[in-house]
Amino acid sequence: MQNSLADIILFHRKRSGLTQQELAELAGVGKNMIYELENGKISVRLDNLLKVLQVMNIELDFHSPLWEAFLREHSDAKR
Amino acid sequence: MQNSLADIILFHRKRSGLTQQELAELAGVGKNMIYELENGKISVRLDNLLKVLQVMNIELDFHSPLWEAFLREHSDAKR
DNA sequence: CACATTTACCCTGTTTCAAGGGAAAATATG
DNA sequence: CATATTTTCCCTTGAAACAGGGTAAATGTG
Repeated sequence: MQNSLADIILFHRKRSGLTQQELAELAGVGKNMIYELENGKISVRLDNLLKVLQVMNIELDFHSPLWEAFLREHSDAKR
Repeated sequence: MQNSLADIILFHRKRSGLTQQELAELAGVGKNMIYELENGKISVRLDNLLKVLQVMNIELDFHSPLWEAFLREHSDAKR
C-alpha cells in the first residue's frame, strides 16, 4: 500500500460495499474503467476519474509552493 | 478566479515565464492540450495532465473523511 | 505606431480510450 | 463442498483525445 490512486479507489469502494459494476453505474462510466483504475492505469480521462471520485466523496486538490504563496497573499482580507 | 484547474495551470505557466508551446514541449504533450487545459477542458487524459503538473511542480492529492481516518489509524507507529 | 511574440482556434490523420458483452478465474458465502 | 458473486481480462465498435500544422486575432515591446 503506497497511496496510489488505485489503492485509494479500491479502499473507498470496498468501504462503501460496492462492486465495480455498481460503482461504474453510479458514476456513469463503464465497468472496465473501474477495473483499470484499480489496476494502475493512468491514461484514463480526467472527467471520468472525477465522476468516480465524486461518488465516493473523494476530494482532489492541487498544491505547490507558488500557489500557496499566492493564496496566502490574497486571503489577507482579514489578517 | 475561482481556483479551477485551468486557473492554476495558467497561473503557474505565467509565473514560470513559459509560453504554451514551451510548456507543451517540456511536458511532452501537444500545444493544443495546454491551450485546452487552460480553457477549461476536463476530458483530457490524466497521464498528460500529470506530465504538465510535474513540469510546474504542482502536486496533486486526494482526501476524504474515510481516507484520513485510515491514514491516522495507520500512521500511529510513533504516536 | 510598427513589429514580434503569443494565443486562439481551425483542420487532418492517427491513436487510444470508452462502453458493454462475454466467459474463465478467483473469491465469498451458505 | 457446492454455488453464487465478483473480478479479471478478452474482444468489438464507436467516439474523441492527441499531435502538429496553419493562420488570424490578440497582446506585448521597442
